[in-house]
Amino acid sequence: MPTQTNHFSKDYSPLFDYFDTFHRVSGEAKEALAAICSLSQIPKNKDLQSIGHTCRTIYFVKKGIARIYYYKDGTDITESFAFENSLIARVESLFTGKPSKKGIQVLEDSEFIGISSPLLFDLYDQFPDIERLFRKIFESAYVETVNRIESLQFHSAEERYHALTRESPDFLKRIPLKYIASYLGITQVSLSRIRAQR
Amino acid sequence: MPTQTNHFSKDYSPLFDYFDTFHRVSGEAKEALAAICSLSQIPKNKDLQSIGHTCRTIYFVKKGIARIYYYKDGTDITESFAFENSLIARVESLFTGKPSKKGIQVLEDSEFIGISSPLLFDLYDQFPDIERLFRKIFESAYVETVNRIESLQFHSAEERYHALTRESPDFLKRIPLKYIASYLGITQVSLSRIRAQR
DNA sequence: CGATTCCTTTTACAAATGTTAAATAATCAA
DNA sequence: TTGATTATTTAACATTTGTAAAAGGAATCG
Repeated sequence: MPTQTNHFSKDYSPLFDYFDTFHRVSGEAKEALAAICSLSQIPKNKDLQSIGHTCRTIYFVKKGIARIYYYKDGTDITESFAFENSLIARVESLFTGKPSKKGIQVLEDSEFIGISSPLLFDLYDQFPDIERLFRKIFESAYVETVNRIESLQFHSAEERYHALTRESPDFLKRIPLKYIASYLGITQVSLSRIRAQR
Repeated sequence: MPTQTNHFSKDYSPLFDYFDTFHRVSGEAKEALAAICSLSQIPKNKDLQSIGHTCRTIYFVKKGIARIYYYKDGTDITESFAFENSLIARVESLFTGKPSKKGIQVLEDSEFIGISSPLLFDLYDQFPDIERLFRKIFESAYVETVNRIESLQFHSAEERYHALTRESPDFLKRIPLKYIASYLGITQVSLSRIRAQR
């Protein structure tokens, strides 16, 4: 079994491949980034980050699925999901420094690459290219969020469900329906009805 | 009537005050920013940017109100509003370079400071502080958008209406209800019912 | 001022979604 | 495997929201 002797360990390569799709940074910058990353394995159903704590780590999903969730009047609501090769973070806490009302839970046995956000923000001063990389990453996430508003604001639950089956069939294969229902903004019962099409 | 003899004209000061709340940049950077700004006055009900065109200008509202809107099955939907001292742009076009399905319409006689986005993005290379300034601005807008999802995803129309009257009474004073209804994700009739509380 | 247009409310009815509870189905652990 | 737990569906009924049409108000313009 190979030991991790340097920051260019193969373990981080999916993350750096992901970075490259947004903005290429120097080898020196990559080394600096790798130095603030760490691996973690989380078993199914456990929390990766718990409700009430401030977000200080941005996670890259190497394997598995995670969801951001919170409670509204005692009901569990899923805000979003993250599959392999994407980032997940509670941005409303990450960017404000306030404790988050949301948690991150893992839906399958999963592996993450965690990026320390305070250390990342420090790197911005040293490496403008790293700042640019994450600017682009979050701009892209912002655009996705704006598009999601459109979906929630004026598509019916049925339209949202069918869009999901069409665009992200993986969701239905790997995520329990109870989580998908609240993600779509409806109850489990309502989702069952839509699935039974009538 | 004073002529505009330099880029530090008082006309742009609300914008630069706004910038300062996010990140302070050098005098040189401010000069560079001012050079890519321009003023425009738009009369009530006119479009500031029309549907189908790619977003190449970020607008700061100096005076008045604007809304981003689009048509869904022939129905006019308001995605968002911008009041004085805030920025407005169709980010899904701004950051992707694709034509926008949305337009920006002005709801009162209004004055804007337009910032050319291609020129702005060029300035990022020259002035990392300008890149940082806009990174922070859009991070903050991103957070607002995430919070809005929460509202649309699991608050009832009545809760959303009351949150609006509580947090943004200006909306009700200055914006026709027909626009507020679609912003809340409901019909005008439904909004009337909620207002009549029963 | 009057006429027109646009905005908002109201009414009646239809459709969608929520709530509660119970019945199945699937999963998990001993 | 069995039994227990969890997930999903179904049913019945309540509530919310949508649709279409009409009426009342407010604003605008000649």
